[in-house]
Formats: sequence, structure tokens, C-alpha cells
Amino acid sequence: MEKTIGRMSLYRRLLLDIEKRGASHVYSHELARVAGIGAAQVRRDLMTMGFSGSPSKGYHVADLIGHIGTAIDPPEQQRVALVGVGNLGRAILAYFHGRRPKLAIVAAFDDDSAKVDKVVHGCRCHPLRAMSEIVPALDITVGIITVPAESAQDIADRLVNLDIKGILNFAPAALRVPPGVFVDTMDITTALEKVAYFARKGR
Amino acid sequence: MEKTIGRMSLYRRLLLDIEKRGASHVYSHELARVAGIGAAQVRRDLMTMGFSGSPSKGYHVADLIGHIGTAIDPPEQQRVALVGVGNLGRAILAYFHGRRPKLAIVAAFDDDSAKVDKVVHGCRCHPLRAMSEIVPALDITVGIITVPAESAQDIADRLVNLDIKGILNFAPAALRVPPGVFVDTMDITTALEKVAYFARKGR
DNA sequence: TAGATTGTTAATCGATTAACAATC
DNA sequence: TAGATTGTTAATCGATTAACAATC
Repeated sequence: MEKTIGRMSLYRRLLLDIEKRGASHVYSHELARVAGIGAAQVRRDLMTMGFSGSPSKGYHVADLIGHIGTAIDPPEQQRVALVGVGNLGRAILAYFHGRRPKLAIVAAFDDDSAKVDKVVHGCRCHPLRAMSEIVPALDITVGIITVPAESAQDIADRLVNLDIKGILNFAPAALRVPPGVFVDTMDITTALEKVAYFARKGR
Repeated sequence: MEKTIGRMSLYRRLLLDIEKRGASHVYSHELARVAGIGAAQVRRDLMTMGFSGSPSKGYHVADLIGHIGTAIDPPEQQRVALVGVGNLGRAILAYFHGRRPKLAIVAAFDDDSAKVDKVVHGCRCHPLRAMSEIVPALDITVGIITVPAESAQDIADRLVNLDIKGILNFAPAALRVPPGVFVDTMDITTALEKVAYFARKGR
């Protein structure tokens, strides 16, 4: 299921492209081709999401885009906090700034006094101690961690205490969180080491 | 195997911590705990890498760190190019700058004239057309793609033509590459959507 | 109808976890 | 020896892929 949800987000992006090119329907093998996976995978994913096509025309593009939206988008705006306004933190703020109305980074936290109270890519930076006030006040449910590995667990603990239910973690650290909190760690160093390894050794 | 290689990089970081704390040996369940996985997984991974411990003392920390190094580090320096010096590209340049002597980003490419010939976090930025000269000249074997999704496939094609064997892709696009080229895509948007989804729905 | 695609079940594949004899 | 851990095989789990009857 987790993998399916991830792919739905990919499918939607590809479908928006397809729609822009003027196609009203798409076959599983066409979508599979641009997604770089198998056609059976696509059909199974759509089945899992409860979406049907027709053997003669394939899947209706606009309907499918809508279906994915109702399945994976928040019904109302979901708010996100980012902790650690370093280079990576700023890049992520820039990337999401104004892009997703339904999923907005509404607060950033960093203890560097040069950053506190500055507005970075449309998002105000607060000191860490303000978290306990701002996170509940803005009803923030998701945290992005872009602090050094040493402080990542501490930040995660504090976010969990403030009732955050999902964490996207960029620190190279395995976070320990209670059940009911979802964590995805994107470890860039490990990813690059892996790519370098297979570049040398072959797949 | 791919997953194992990824975890070896994590193990090493954790072991360096453990070593710093003064422990000479570690049991599989101890390493598993800090890695957030099961002890059987750790033992299996180490077995796969051909490393042995002792039932009484566990695994020798310093030896294991060394063993992981010879297994996954390049024997000599491996060079990396980064294409797309936007916010994310700069963050990655900053992150790796001077960190890994064996794995260095030695060239950046971007067509923005404000960036060309500037040195960004220790790395000179070249125009895209210089790729065909610089990549072979510096014997670059790995590429990092941080351009917008629309141009990602084009950049990937050019890198592949220049004999690059591994790509770490941050563009939200499924890259098509010939066999023998390893690609890992880190799709930040999809990751955040997934975290937001499970934050709402529960795991 | 003839031909292609969907929806879905069964088979396969790979990775994780459990179990336990061998070892210290 | 008694007790705990390793190394490794077998069992489980989950995800992907293949196959094919039903459908258009």
C-alpha cells in the first residue's frame, strides 16, 4: 500500500502531462511506459485505488487525475513545519513555496539568530523554543527535519510531543518514534554512496 | 543486495558513533537497535558482506568499519558531476563539499549566465555545452541531476552518452536509461505527499 | 466478429524475520 | 558448564509480474 500511494503521486504528474498533450484516455501500457514500470503494476495500482477503465478506450485521464486527488490529497489544507533552515532547508522551502495550496510549509524553525524572524522563501523562521506554541496554534501535523544528524532525534521527539503524525527526515539518522507516527528518511549521503557503488560494480 | 549496500553506509555511521563512545565490540541487537531494524537483519547483512563476529564478544567495531570501507568505498577517488545549480543543487554542493575525499563533486553545470564560471561551495560551475569536454577529461562516472523535471531526461541522455554509469536524480521524473546505468530517484514531492497521507490516515 | 485491453487471480520473486544448532 | 550470541537455513511476508477470462 505504501508503495502504491507513492506511485499515485507519480501517476498524477504524468497524467497532467498527458492531458496537456490533448489525450483524453490512456492505456495501462502507455502510462507504464512513461512511469518506467510494468503495465500490470499500473492496472493493479488503479484497481487498489478503486478506479476502472474500459477495455476499448483505456482509462479516462481527467477522471483519473480527479480520483487520485480525492484519494491522496488532504480534504482541507494540511500544514507542515520545517526544522533546520540550512542550505537544504532553504532549498525545500523554495521548492514548495506556493506550489501546493493543500500542503503548505507554514513555519520554519532554527536557532541561528541570523535567521530568526527572517522570512525565507515566503516562510517565517522562528526560534526552536517557539515550536511548542506555534505547532499547535497553526494545527501543524507534518514535520520536515533538515538539522544535523546529532540533533535529529531530539527534534523528532519534540515534534512527536506536539502531536505531529508524520515526519520527512533528511538527517542521516534512524529516528525512533512511537507507533502511529509515520517517518520517511531520505538519506542523501547513503543514496549517493549507493549510486557510486553500482556505478563502479554494475547493477 | 541493493538494500544491503544502502544499510552498510548507515551501519558505518552508527559504528563510528559507537567507537567514539569507547566500545570496542558491538552485538547484533545493539547495532540493530540504533539502526531501527531487527538483529537478524544485521547478522544477515554482515554475513552477506563476509564479516564474522564472535558469539561471546559480538563484532569488532574498528574491524567492521574497515571492512565496510573496503567493501563499499571506491578504491581511488570517484568523481561526480552535478547538473542544475538551483537551490537544491547548491544545498547538495554545500553538503558534500570536502566531506568525502573518495567521492567528490568536481564539476557543476548550469546555463544560467549568472552562475557560469562562479565557484559554488568549492565547485566551479560550467555551461552545459562544456559537459562533453569536462566529463571525460575529469573521468567523471556519476551524475547528480537537480534540474526541473522537463529537462531531466535530456540531461540523463547526455550524461549516459558521456559514459556515466550512475545517476542520482532529484527531478520528479522517471528516467529511461540503458541497462548498465544505475539510477536512483529521490522524489521529494512524492515523499512529502506520502508522509502527509499517512499522517492523516495512519500507517 | 476479431483484436486488444481491462480486472483479477495465481505464480514468482526478493527481502525480511524466525528458528536453532554451533560456538564462545 | 550455563548462558548468550553468532551464522545460516527455513518460513514468512509483501510486492511485483505473469496469465487469462471477461469485456469492449
